[in-house]
Amino acid sequence: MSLTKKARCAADLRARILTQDIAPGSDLDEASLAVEYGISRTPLREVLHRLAGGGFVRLEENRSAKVESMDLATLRVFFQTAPLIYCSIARQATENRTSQQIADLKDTQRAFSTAARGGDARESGLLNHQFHERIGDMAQNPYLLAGLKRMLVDHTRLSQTFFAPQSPSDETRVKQAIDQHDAMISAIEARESALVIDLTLQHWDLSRDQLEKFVRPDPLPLDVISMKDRRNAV
Amino acid sequence: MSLTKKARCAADLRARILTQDIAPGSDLDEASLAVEYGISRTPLREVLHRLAGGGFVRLEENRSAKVESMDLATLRVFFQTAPLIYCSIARQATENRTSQQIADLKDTQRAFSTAARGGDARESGLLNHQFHERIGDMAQNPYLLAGLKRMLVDHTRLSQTFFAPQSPSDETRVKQAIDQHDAMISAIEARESALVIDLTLQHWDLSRDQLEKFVRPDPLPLDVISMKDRRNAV
DNA sequence: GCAAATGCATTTGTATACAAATTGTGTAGG
DNA sequence: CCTACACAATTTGTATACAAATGCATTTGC
Repeated sequence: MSLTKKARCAADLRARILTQDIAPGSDLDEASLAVEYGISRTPLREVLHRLAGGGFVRLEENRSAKVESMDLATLRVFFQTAPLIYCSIARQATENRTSQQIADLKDTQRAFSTAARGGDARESGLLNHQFHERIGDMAQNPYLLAGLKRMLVDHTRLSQTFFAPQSPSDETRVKQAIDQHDAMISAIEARESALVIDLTLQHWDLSRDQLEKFVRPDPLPLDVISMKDRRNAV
Repeated sequence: MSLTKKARCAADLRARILTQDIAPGSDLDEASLAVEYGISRTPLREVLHRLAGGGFVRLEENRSAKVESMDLATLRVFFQTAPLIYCSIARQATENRTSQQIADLKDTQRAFSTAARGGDARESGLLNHQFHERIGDMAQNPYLLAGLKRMLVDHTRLSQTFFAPQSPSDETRVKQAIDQHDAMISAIEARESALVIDLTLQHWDLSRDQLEKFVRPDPLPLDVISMKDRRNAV
């Protein structure tokens, strides 16, 4: 059915934006996308409007849709706001989660764990996104959820490097992230709010450290010889 | 131009939803709305998608667009989350506001004050909405702003009775709200974060008390005679 | 030679016609 | 009399054709 085609289009564009396969700030041409997904411009435009509602793209009058950009101001606010949103969501998720939602979360975590251990960076990123989105759904709070979803868009885009380990210490961090997810599931299931918040902050710290390294990487070595000693010393 | 027609359509639907002129949960018929606003269904549908992005309406596949409902669960979460969102926004607005934004806020407050003193309930509600939305814009925080906007949709709809004073004490509360707005402007302009947060909480308390009276009004008198003594004793 | 303006090409916005899906109604069968 | 099925009517979804706006290049005037 064509309904499936539209949904596939929306899901694919979403994934391509989250994985930075389509870069922040890119122009999205309606005509070519419509051809690419085998639908006409009318439903494609509706897809773009929905993506705009979710903070994926920005629409302007008589201008092509642009993938939401990530400038310095965005990053600053992102780091500033993340702990508040994540912890508020985590607390309410713990209070309001249903057993069905716990089961769904475990499914996502299983898939995530497999992808992350297998070094599938793209899939890991998307499944990590889904993991946190599902915790968001548990909170049953549409006001915080709106902010969380926008936050996750940027977070997933920023952490594209996270699940593509470059060094043994990177691999350790990925394993840490997986373990933290497991711990969060247990704590949410046991309804231990304080513990969940603590774990959420730890998880954020891990991610933040990695993000900061991405934003501000180690400087290039001043002389070529020293590279022997410094390589992969991240 | 037809561009104006589409914008007018969006603005009018928005206002009608905020004033409960279109009740929560209502079905929106595309064909009749398109005729009403003199546009075809295609741009009307895009308007609906944009309203969906802002938390005004809910779209389902092959179902008519529905005005976002306000059930008991919504109210519960609303009261739970409002202080957090409002105070977080207020703090950042104080830190990040520009002088242009202060000027705009004062414009809105002037118009609001006039409408509220004049007893224009509909206009007061919409301008009060604009007032708080402008504080939201000042915060320059897209993550919190998304949640704030959804919150304001519900807040404005709930507080429809607030600016239609039924008793002298109601009028006092309206005047209080106006004064609190003025105090908030001064504090934001002076960048006094702590004071702004305090004023924001006071403003919320005032509104919350009124909302609770609306949600749980005084019970009907048990006998007719006693009405003489009880009327307007809100 | 440079600035402004005009015309063309490309892209976005809108209307309309048609296809698909849902809802309501009527009828046949039990 | 109630249920179930089928058909009709209404409503939503999609495609296409056309109108309007934007960007770019060339040209024209100073």
